[in-house]
Amino acid sequence: MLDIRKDRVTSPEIFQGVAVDRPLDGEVSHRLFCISSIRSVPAKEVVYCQGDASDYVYEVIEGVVKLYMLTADGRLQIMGFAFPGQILALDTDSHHLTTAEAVTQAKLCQYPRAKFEQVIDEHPQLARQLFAIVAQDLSVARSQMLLLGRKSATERLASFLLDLSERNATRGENPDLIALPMSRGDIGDYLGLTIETVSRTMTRLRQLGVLDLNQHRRVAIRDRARLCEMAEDGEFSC
Amino acid sequence: MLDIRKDRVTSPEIFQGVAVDRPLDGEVSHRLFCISSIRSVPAKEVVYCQGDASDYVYEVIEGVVKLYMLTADGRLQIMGFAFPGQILALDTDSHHLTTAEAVTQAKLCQYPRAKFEQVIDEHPQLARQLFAIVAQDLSVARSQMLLLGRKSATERLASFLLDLSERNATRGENPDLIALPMSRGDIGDYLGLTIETVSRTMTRLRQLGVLDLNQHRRVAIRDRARLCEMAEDGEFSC
DNA sequence: CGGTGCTTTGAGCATACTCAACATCAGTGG
DNA sequence: CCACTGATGTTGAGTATGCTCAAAGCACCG
Repeated sequence: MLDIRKDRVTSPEIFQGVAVDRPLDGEVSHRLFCISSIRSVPAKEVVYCQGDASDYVYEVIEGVVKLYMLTADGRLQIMGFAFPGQILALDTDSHHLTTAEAVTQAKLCQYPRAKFEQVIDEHPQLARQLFAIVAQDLSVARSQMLLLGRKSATERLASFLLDLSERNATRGENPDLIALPMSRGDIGDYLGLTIETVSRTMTRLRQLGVLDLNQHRRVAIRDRARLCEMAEDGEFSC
Repeated sequence: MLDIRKDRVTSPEIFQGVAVDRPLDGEVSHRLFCISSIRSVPAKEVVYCQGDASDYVYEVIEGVVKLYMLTADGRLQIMGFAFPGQILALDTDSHHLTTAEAVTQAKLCQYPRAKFEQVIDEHPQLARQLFAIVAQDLSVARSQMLLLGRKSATERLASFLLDLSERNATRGENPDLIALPMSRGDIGDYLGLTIETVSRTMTRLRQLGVLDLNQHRRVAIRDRARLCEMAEDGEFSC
């Protein structure tokens, strides 16, 4: 456990996730390190649950975590997939609104909420960064609302794949060969579709020559221009 | 214009909107007042547009404003309706992600972004409040994602009406008599439905004795228990 | 190998959409 | 005050997209 945390000291990535444009200064980083601990979670285990007291803030170090909400009768909607660098449970509410569940084996860094808030109070710069992170999350959520409310199955899947492709590009990986850590069921629960519709739509995109689906849980983009057209999320101007 | 702004000084509501639990201290409030100006907007006029430079932060003083995004081919999804007290355009991004358009005649208070950010820098307390506001907006957006991805037309409409009812209750108004400042079309664009489906579903709820629809743009709840069942947003616990 | 879980494919169906007509309301000017 | 007009809302018929239920194909893992 301690060894793992020592590893982290050498990694400058902590709290510099996707949404943060400026790195934290050493002092804040050190304070956060001091209150942190590591939690390893096997695939399919719940990190925290909708309705639980919100005792910790988390950061994903390794693996993929899905955030979802359930209706009373058990229907499920995934709000997003959190990749390494992303912060979870930043809602200021005392109880979690979503459930967080590991999609793959995952490693998280957890910060006790009370101490975390102390650090915020002592370092206003941190409050601004958190503000920026949550504002970014809000933008993503709203784009997803457009997708869920107004896009066809094909458009949803195309948008999703281009999202993952862009994430690959950002991380210096091949943007045309996408790893899918999540199941077809997860993709459906994220896109507001059933597993069958996801599967059928993937097949159709393969038949159209837009995708290659030869490898397990991997998708290759063969015709990016076509996929972009299908996603229909071109910018609009008044 | 100045008269209007003087009115505001007597109103303690500025920057104490729904999402903020603690009021600002007088110093911050005064600084914000000094950089603010009032903007009156007739119904159906755009306040700012998706893609525009994000030059101001706004607060709704009077009326109702809708926030929406458009696809390239013109389909529209409303992200939310902003009532008095709500803050708009808090995204840190340099360009607006959504369009804001007045649903009714509206009055807004606008803060130039550059000066607004100066005030944030000088008053860390404000950064925390903004963080809380955006975190609350994120919770609302995620609940709406569940609605858009997984609920039936009836469930969507029931949830929407109960939302408005609760807003009424919070403001000390009759929770069983709901004013609808927005058109059926707006409701459809918010719930990811067509105008016809909204109208039909309303009619069905009237036929079932759940609603009264006698008055123009007003809905009376006759059977709240039934409406709550239909909304299906009972809390879940693991 | 034989299981278990994941994925694909098929057939039939339901919900919500499209297109179209009509009703109602608010505002305007005679 | 009433008739006109354009916008908003309701209702109907037919359709399409995506869902449900069911079965078969694969891949991973003991």
